[in-house]
Amino acid sequence: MYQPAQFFKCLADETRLRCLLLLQKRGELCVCELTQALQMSQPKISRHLALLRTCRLLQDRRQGAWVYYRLHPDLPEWALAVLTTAADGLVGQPMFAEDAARLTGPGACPSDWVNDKAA
Amino acid sequence: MYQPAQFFKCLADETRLRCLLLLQKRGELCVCELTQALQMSQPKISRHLALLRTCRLLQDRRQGAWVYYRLHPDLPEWALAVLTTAADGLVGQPMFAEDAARLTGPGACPSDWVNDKAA
DNA sequence: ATCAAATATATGGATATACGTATATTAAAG
DNA sequence: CTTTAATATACGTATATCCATATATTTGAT
Repeated sequence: MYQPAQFFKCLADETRLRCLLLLQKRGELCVCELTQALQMSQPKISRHLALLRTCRLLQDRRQGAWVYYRLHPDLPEWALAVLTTAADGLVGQPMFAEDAARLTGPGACPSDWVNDKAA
Repeated sequence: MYQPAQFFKCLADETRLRCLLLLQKRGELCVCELTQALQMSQPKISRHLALLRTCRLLQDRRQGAWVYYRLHPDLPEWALAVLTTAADGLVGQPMFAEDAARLTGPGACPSDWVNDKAA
């Protein structure tokens, strides 16, 4: 996404913003982890992630049945800077803190199961 | 404006974004200066400024017939940080550089006239 | 009181967004 | 090849957004 206003339009929806901030902090998450963290329906999450992928804010990677999303490695520098600033500035706000908490909580999907097996 | 997504919605329109970035860099501008810098109709600029005022991103100050806008002094820290990061990161892009250039160019409204008189 | 400049608002219509529900796709397992 | 889990898309609808044009409003000057 090369038009700045278009970039901000991607952040202008609460669902997408929460996904992006989680991904900025956590690096990579699959759809079901985001669904659990935000407590929203799978189609809703998926639709917004698809939008972010189309706009080149996110990159996806399929691994078996799971699809992992991360910030797109080719994000323009200014866009990454804005995302980082936003994530740092908003990390204390209850809504985002709670999203992050639900991620580390029990049963938050495949990446946890791997840890369970390893433990 | 306290909802982060709502804040980004304010930046998600090219007209508003260009106004905000100019104001971040220049501190205070009147409507006719912005109209000239962005080369857009007065009602269009005014409508977007009103929106930004309603959302508490901007504060206005009337001085005679002119109304000056600036970033709202009570902006949350994270919001100001995002605006600053965006302005710094985008200042090199042609669109914003050209807006700034038209501002310092000839005949850009009252604040220039004051300078003319002083010179 | 009238005029002109600066700014604001109203109106109507075109377009875009977001959502819930239902359904399709893909991949691993049996 | 059927089943199940994870993810994606389609569809219809409600709502929001943006714009251009026309018209108000406010202010300072004559």
